Amino acid sequence: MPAATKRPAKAPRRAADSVNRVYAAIREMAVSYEFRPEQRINEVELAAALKVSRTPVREALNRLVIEGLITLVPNKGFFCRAFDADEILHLFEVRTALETLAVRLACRRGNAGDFEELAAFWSGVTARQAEMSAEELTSRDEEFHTRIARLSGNPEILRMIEGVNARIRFVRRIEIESPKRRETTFCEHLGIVEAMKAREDGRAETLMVEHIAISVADAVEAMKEGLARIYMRRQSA
Amino acid sequence: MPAATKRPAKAPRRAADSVNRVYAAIREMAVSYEFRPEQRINEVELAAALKVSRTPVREALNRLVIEGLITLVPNKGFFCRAFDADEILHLFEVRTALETLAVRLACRRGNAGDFEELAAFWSGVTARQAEMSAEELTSRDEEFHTRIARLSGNPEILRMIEGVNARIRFVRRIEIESPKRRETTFCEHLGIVEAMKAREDGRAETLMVEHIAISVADAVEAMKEGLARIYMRRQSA
DNA sequence: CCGCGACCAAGTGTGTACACTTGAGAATAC
DNA sequence: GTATTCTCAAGTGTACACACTTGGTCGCGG
Repeated sequence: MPAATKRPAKAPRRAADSVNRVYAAIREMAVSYEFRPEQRINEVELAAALKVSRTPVREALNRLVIEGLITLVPNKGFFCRAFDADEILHLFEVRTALETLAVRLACRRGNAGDFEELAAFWSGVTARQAEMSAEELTSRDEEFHTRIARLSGNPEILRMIEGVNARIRFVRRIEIESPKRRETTFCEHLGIVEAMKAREDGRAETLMVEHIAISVADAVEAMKEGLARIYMRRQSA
Repeated sequence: MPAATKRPAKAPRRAADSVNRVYAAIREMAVSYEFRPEQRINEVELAAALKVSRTPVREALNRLVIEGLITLVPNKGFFCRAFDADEILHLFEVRTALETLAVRLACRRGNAGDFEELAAFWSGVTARQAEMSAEELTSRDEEFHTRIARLSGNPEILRMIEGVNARIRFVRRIEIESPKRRETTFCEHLGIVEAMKAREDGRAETLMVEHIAISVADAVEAMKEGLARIYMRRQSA
């Protein structure tokens, strides 16, 4: 029976699982700095925009506070995280450690098929690179790394890497616009996969460290550009 | 003027910052498995026990979901995390990576005074060890590690280590009851501090890895004991 | 004895009401 | 002109109301 047993016509007044939808929506906004840094987030407006009441909005915002994407000042409200260069550099440090661990474990625990699949995935991305937006490429790049994290067999690593990625995505998204950076990314990923296939975990680690280090080097420039974009883009409604 | 301008006698009906209090309280319960694994958490009861309404309770629980201390099943409610041996082992893996990074950075960035202070702190703990409960010793042990994390100069590392520690505290608390384990902990911490003082970051890292590896070795036994305690302790009201 | 459906209690998910806080601007005193 | 206080609107923090979901129990029919 396809539901509709008691109230055939009447749409359910209680939306199913609003919090998760709202959480995902606000998270996306916070990740991409659709709120300006330090800007107060108006719960009423946000709730109206998402067509729910303040309750699920506040629950979602509370989650984001723990993730570090939003801050909460008692009696003042929720605020967009600051745009903090140090914080981003600190996150890159953490990311290096986590990705290093991930690739090492993946080397040891993955099977040959997993590595083939990873290689195939990245070849596919490389092949279609011309037609990909920076947006999409960022997403694929991130996926490459999360796939490795998944091969590590340790869900906690995956979870943490995803958390870090969300917070630095804005910067990486800008980085990857540079054609030079794009090129090196393709190469470096390929190298990492090769090392994994050969089960040379030490080499894979080293390559990963270098891969991220190069990224950090560009990050400062990307941050400048990022600030400009946040503050210079037209404020939509 | 000491407040009380408008409503002199009337106590404020709106408690200040309930969410944080409630969050801290529930977090403590979750960390120490005062809820049995997989047990449904009754919001109404919990709210009554904490003398607040369901609203701040739910906001706090939503935070804990993100921290991995609580799970949420839509339309069923919040549940205590499962007691999952794999998860704990995975957290130890992550912990190793984070603590290794922390100690390396601390070695490089801390100044001599910081290391002296750390050493003094740990000597103090060692001196008072006879009079310390396992509870308190766990807390000091954790503090030793978070102090190093703080010396790393990277607040994100600190944050993550604290998150991991909260989730494995229950097991480490049991581990540390063993007199043998206590002894080795004192020694190993001392060794780490010495390496830090000498600015030998490589050695400090190695010692840290070993320190945690030894801990993991005991963790499985501690988990068995932990399960027994959770399920055999008298359920208070 | 066993399925099957209606009913019911417990409890979650969300909307809403309202007290309180905060910050800004006006009015007043100096 | 400047500092201080008053007032008020905007908006948060929490309690509460109520519809809906879920899981169990009872009764009925096979």
